[in-house]
Amino acid sequence: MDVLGSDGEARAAAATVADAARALVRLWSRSPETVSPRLSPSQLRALQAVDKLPGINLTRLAVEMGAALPAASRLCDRLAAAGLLERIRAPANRREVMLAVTGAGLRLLDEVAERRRADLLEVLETMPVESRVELVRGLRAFDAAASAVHPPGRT
Amino acid sequence: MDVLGSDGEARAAAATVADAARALVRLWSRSPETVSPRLSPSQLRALQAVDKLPGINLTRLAVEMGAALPAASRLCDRLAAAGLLERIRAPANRREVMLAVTGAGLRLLDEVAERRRADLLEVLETMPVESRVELVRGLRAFDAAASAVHPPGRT
DNA sequence: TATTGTTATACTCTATAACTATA
DNA sequence: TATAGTTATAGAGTATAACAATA
Repeated sequence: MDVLGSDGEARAAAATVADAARALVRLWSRSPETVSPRLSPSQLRALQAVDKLPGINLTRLAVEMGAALPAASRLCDRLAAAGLLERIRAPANRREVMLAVTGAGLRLLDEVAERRRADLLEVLETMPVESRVELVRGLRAFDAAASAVHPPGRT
Repeated sequence: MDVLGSDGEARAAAATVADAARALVRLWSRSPETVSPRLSPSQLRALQAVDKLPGINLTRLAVEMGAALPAASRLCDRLAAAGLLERIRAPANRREVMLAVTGAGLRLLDEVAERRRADLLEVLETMPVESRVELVRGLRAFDAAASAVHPPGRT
């Protein structure tokens, strides 16, 4: 029983979302590919993590990214070589490295965000207003619910 | 003028979606990480492409994936070694290879889909019904609009 | 000669293990 | 000795170029 009760409705929604979210996920993932210099998904995630947590050290960055420390170190090597990130020796503790996004890095992050908005707009502006409003409200509610189910900082 | 007209509304929606879609994209991307054997995103995309287009050859698969031919060949090496994919010499043209998902490959794809639905359900069932309905309708409309803007088969 | 794949080489991302420097 | 990073090594994903096989 309850195949079509309130639980059934949620299950049906999960199946539909699993199918219909494809286009949104694909568009989202491809937006960064068009900005220059082109960063790998990992490089972009690292840059965004440092932007979100300025002064973060390498160990913490690795945890944030769910990656091993050497991987984070190499990523930062390349981001620094590209002039997007700075490694600063922490004055208080000379073992540590403080990471910071450079001006060029910030500009690149802005470009990615702008590209993403533009790619979304291209699709959204062809939708009926009501659908657009439903999408916005639905995504906001999903975002809030996801934050409650998977508290951030856990990763 | 038109800063808050119909164009402005669409722009605001794009900015909101760019922000609020994050949780959905993250959940979507992480679902495959929990199935066994764990496939890389590329391996999974290749397997899904072959599943969608049975009998596809390597050149076509590479085009579908937006990848170079040798990359597709190596991916298939590993998927075949894992028993998820079969390379079949095409009888009509002995240069070509016909690709097919094995039973184990199909089971793995089913597991990924099921995992995704379960991960979505975990969040969706904590949402108010109205929000869930809005999300479903909004995503369906976005999917339809995206198909019109970026016709499939184009990549 | 044109098409279909594979192999060779090189670079990035990732992991584990070994190492250096600092505390 | 414990902690923060780096370097060493190895496997996978990607690209271009060189090669082999078939048409």
